[in-house]
Amino acid sequence: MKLEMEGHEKSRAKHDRREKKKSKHSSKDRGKDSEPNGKHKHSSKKTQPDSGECKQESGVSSGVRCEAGDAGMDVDAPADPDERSPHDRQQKSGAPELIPLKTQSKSSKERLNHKEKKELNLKNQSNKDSNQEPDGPRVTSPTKLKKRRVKDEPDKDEPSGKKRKKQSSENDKPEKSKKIKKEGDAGEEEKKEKGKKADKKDEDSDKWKWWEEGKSSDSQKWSRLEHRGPYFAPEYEPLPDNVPFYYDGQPVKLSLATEEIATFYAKMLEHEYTSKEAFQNNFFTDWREEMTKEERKLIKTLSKCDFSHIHKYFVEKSEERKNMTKEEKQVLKEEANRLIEEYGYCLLDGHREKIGNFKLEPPGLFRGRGEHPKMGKLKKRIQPEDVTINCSEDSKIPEAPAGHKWKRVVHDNTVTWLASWLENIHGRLKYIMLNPSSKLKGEKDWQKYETARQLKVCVDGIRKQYKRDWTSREMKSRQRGVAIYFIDKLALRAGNEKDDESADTVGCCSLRVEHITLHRRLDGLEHVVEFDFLGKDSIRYYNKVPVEKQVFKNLKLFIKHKDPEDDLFDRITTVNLNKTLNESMPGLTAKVFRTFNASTTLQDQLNKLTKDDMTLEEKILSYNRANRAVAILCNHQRAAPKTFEKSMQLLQEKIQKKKEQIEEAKKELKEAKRAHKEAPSDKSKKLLEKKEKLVQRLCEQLKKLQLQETDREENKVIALGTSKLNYLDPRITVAWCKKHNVPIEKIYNKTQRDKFTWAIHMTDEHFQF
DNA sequence: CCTTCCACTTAGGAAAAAGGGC
DNA sequence: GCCCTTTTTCCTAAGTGGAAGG
Repeated sequence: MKLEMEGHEKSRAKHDRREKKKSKHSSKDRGKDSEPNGKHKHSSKKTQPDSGECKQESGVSSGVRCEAGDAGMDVDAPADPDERSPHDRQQKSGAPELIPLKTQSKSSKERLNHKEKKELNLKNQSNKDSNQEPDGPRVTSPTKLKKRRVKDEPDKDEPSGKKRKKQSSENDKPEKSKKIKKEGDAGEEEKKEKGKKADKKDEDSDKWKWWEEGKSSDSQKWSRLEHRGPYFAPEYEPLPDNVPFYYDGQPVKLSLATEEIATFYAKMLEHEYTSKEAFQNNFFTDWREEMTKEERKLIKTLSKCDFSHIHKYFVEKSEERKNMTKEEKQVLKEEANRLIEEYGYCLLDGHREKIGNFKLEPPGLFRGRGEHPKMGKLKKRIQPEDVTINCSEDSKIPEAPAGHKWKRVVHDNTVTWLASWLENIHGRLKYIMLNPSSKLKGEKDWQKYETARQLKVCVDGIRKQYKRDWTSREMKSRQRGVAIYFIDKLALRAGNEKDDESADTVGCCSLRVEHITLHRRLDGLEHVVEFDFLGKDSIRYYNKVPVEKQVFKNLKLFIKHKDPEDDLFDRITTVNLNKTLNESMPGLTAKVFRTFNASTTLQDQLNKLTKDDMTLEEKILSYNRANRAVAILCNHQRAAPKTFEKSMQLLQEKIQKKKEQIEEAKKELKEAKRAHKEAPSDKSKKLLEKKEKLVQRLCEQLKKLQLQETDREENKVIALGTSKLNYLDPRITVAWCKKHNVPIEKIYNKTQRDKFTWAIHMTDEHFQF
């Protein structure tokens, strides 16, 4: 059949590329394997039978795992290839037309000049977002208009009067939020803050409420940018003479550079990965490269190197640091604060904005995650001569450290970074950028959620489309249809192609045949696909999913005549997958599904789990459970805390004790009741009431503890932070908090509140994702 | 088209700080 | 106040996806 042949040919092609890689497939275990709860060793097919067990160990059982996009999915939707027609594209014409967010090029000729920018801001001044009719941070830039395709209706971009009105009223309305902010937040924390940073005035009036201004241009990120440049890592402090390095039993005095690298290794001695062959080899090779000729001549084998004294020295040093007096610690802290004051902020368009990572990464040994082929390589010290500075021409240009020069100083306002350098491990650029609380990051974040909300509007059509593709005559379309289905249903990542120089991890498009097992029937379910692969950060994804019959059939077809190392989706790449998605909805890419499904899941779960008569603690548990459902969907895992069992046991003991107390109190209560009945008096009545209250209080305490226990148990290997920070539209949370009278501080900590200030300010309880 | 480069978001673990029981 | 646990912050690796280059 044509269909199969096509697929197979291409599969070969991709396979050839892969051949080079093959050799390393033999062992891909996670670093933590040796721990009792470590994730299981993953490799090609052979090891798969035992993976079921490990799944349970890792705590993410398929039973718990959520699937997004399940609602309304009809199994085995009839799909006639001939019925595919252009109208598929148009079916979502009911949805609002979108600005082609991502079609814009940001080449220099398209940059806006200042004048244009000003006009833009004026024009958009009142074009704020609204909860009911949200369109997020929109762009109405002249460049956009030029670029817009014919099918876009110009009118849609204009700020509509309707919207404007609604917004202003909404921004006035949430009195409650203002109150909470004043009483809770401003009351305690900001006072503390003010104490520390004496020169900082009223935080509230000081803060830049950029979300109340019109959205600025996409291509031009700033008009003016000034900063102090990066902060360089402190210079190397040589070891004292009484800390020797031994080679082959003989003390050897190393040159400064060689010694520094030796200390990197010595500091890591306790870590399991220094025992890995790749780590040792990479380290030793790179180390020798930095040695003097004499040293290189002498030091030929790592196993003859004795770093133990150096190691001990650093252990002692850190011990010393721990035992410092309060005063000493205070001095250090003030020093750090001064540093932040000086280097930690920049001036962006007249506003002081926090920088995310103003400290340059110090030199050290690279440790990738998972089985990284480059683990142990030397990460070199960054010199000013490596650093490119980006700031505005009219700003005070940061000075390079004495005796040094910057690599370059540029004035590129189409990018958001303040400084960049080439990192030597992969030869890729790294950047100094702003903190998530900044306008630049916040606006982008807001826009991300708006794109996801647009997907909500047209997701039905897209789902219909990919189901139709399952029966397409073209292999490519079928593969794409199934791939998008996985991305939608399972929240898989796109899966760009990777080079051999990194750990072997995959996403949807890079899945290989060996990563799935098809079960015609499994545990009473039909058409089950068993996934087992390492995803980003070498986190294992293990899941058994029943799928539609047609998907199952297709998968069978895709793996036919392929080797385990061949790509499952050999006819597609993330590039053409995203291209297709973009045609369905401007701005749509694979990752939008993760955001969309995560946020949708949160909202649904919150609606389902929250009851009005719940106590505050119960509500918080509900929130955490909703959050957890998302984390499970997105496979956000963490290593079980080292002290998990112990702390769990402690908690259980506490609960037991509480129960005993309750028994005791109940006995006393009974006694009091009897006493009161026999000889009623004011005194006996009071005692009775007192005992009643005691029992009640204890019961409440018990419940609280039990809630805590549940929460902790369920959270053993689940990381909630990642989804909270990156996938869940903060407005859902803010609205929920307002609706159910939960102080936002109970859900978001300081950092999170800073990042989501925009959402906290603009959202009322009626917000719907 | 494919490859490479670039800019930016997303990620888990380690270190530091805060909280809470004694 | 001290010590241990828990939470927060810091750190930087590892993804995504657009655009340039060949």
